[in-house]
Amino acid sequence: MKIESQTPTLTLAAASFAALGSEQRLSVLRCLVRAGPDGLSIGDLGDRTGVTGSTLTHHLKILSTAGLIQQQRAGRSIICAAVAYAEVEALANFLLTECCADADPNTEHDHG
Amino acid sequence: MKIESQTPTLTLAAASFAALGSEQRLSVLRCLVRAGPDGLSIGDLGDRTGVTGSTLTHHLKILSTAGLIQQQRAGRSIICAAVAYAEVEALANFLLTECCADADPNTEHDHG
DNA sequence: CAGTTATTTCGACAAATATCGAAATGAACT
DNA sequence: AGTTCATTTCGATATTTGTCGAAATAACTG
Repeated sequence: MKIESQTPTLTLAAASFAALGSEQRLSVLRCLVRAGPDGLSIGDLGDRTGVTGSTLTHHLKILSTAGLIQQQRAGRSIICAAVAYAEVEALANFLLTECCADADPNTEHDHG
Repeated sequence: MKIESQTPTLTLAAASFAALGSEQRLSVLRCLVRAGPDGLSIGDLGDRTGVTGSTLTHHLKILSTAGLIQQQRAGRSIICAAVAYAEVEALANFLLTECCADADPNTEHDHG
């Protein structure tokens, strides 16, 4: 049984952090960050990381959902590019700022 | 079967991000960040988050291992305090800097 | 339309993680 | 030493995640 989430923000942040919390995904992301704005195709990514296609799809979806990468079709390939810079700064800010807001953790009555 | 990790840094970073990648842990961390340097006992944390003792111990261990919190005994309680500020900045830097280093992803011969 | 290449979906399964309650441990107080 | 309070360990179980290969889909090429 899943417990209801307290705040949407917290849920999103957790998902983003979780997306980064895998060595394979981090490795993929590194390739993309290094590749710069031109990005890499999924096939290339597979070659560099040694990860199978289907597994790669899986990880890429997670990174994409977290807003850490973007994908777009180019011919029969799909090109992935990192957008992690802004994202990670936002996540850091989340912890540093949002967490420090002077709200009372007890009074968490879903003020959405 | 576990694949050998490429770089120790990547492994550590992934573990740290993974530690943040849980709504419950993020919630706990938020309490601690808000509580400031004085921190909170594990019991208090349980009251505020509604998480059972044993589960809390589990999460706290993960946060602690990741260097996001510190624990120390005070009487019969254990006081936890966040040290996330520096940690998160370091993690952000990791992605922004380390990942952008001009190394060739294929030539992963453990440089440092 | 048939063929080729790139990616995704679909099961299936292994491994890791989350969760709980009960019992065990550790620390303080009497 | 015995009692009480705070935390941890243990064992059990449910859920999630990671992984793969094979088949399905999508996009170009002729």
